[in-house]
Amino acid sequence: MRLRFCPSPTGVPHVGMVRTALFNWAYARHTGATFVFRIEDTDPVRDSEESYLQLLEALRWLGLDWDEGVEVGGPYGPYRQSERMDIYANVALQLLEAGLAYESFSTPEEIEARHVAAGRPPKQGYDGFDRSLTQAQREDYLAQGRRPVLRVPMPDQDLTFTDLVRGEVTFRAGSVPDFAITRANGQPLYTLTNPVDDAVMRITHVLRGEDLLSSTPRQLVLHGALAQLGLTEAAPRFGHLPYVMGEGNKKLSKRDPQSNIFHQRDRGFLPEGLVNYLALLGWAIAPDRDIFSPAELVAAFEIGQVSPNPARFDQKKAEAVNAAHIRLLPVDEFARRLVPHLHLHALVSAPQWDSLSMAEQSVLTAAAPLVQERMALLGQAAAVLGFFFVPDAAVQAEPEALAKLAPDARAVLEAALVALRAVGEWTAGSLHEALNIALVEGLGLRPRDAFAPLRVAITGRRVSPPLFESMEILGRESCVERTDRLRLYLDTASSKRD
RNA sequence: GGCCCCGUUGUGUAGUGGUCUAGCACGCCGCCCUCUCAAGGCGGUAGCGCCGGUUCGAACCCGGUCGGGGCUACCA
Repeated sequence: MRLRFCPSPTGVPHVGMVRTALFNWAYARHTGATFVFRIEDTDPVRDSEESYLQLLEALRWLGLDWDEGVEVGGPYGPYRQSERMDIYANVALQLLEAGLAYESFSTPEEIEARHVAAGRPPKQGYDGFDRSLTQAQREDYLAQGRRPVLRVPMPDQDLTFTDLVRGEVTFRAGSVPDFAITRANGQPLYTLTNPVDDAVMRITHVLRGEDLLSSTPRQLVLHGALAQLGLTEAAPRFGHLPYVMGEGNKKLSKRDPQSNIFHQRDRGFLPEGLVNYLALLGWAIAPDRDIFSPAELVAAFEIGQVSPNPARFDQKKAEAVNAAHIRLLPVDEFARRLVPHLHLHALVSAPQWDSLSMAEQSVLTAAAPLVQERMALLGQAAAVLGFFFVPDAAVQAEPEALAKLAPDARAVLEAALVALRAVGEWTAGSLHEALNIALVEGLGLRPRDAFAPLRVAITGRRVSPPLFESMEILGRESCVERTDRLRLYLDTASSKRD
């Protein structure tokens, strides 16, 4: 078996495209098939090198490796269609000479005019007019300076094939017009290059988006023609994957930031988290389980199990799946993955764990377990852990946190300061105990009220990692300083009010 | 218009004639746990588009209907 993923390098990689790559990859790895990565860059107007590079980056980030194709080579290269133009030109010529394709001179206007003249609706597609041109007519057109496109004639019979995900699909005879395989300037079109490469690269199974379902009868016909030329033995089997939908009932738009794979990565998706979620769009590993690793996906993936109906991309569910994967990470690995996101906000000195200072490494090592089960996205690192890495003087209490402080907060901080200076062993346990005695018992406060001002002082927020553990990591000096600063701030704020 | 695809709670799915008074997950709501928030535990909310047929029996089979989507390029 040989599978392939063959995107066009246009725009930024999006989730629909990645889902297609993923299912091809999973199917190939599950069956032991060869997975080919080919680039269909036959449209110079839309294709870009930048987009090509992004495609590579996206697949590599997700861990979707390929056996043959761009970058890695293989026996059927080159794997960029822009480098295979002579192949297509040659096949086009063979098709023409064998009578399996014909020259078509009709302009869209002429086709439409003929439909109207015959009393048909104008937008019917090509009418087959040039199929039966005489030699004289052809020479006449050529003499006028017209250059033909090549078309492949569709047989006048129903076309049936068994779709890997949808079962038997039949297209009615006459419903698909003869289709162009080259431009008038001789350049090949997707309709030619895609089947030719699938044939010549010996692709046996094609998994692609549902939007290509209706082009399948044309490709079947072309594969038949290629077989007559001896270029292939049989058409591949096709499976059409359901759409990934966005809001409403529309395909997830490429312009929607949600669909941008790098946007999701930068928000803090783990590749395995995103892979897991995307696999859930149209497939299920088991009735009662939906968190799994890429390896488990590969072990279980069956194309026949894929659902034919469109799935909506649900950001909340995606993040919940990602959160589950974050929790599954060994804690030191979790800490490492946090680094780039912290660095992005200038909270640590380097984007890589290994380049961090000893102090940074030890704080992160201690803090990571505190937040691992509180994060759904790595991108939350700055907000959740920022206070560990910021100088005491730079801790800014959020306005909202300040506003919700009880009137006696100043007194609470005062009492806390005394306790913090006096506490013997600077550990979470002793801190909890000492502050409990000082604030809960001493001031008669409920625990939640007692610790809120302190939390704001230390972290700047009302919501934070566990307080006492965080204080242990920060150390006495920092905690005293931060507590004192908030106390002072409240002093001046209240004296201003007076 | 023509052709094609799709139709189970808000979302994704399980379900292939009886074990379905429809399972799981996310979401949402509540409770427990608790220094906050999570995580975890417990409970709740909500669904087979509709109409016929086949059958002792239908979410599952058939027909129709309605709804949604795609294609209909000298784009891919």
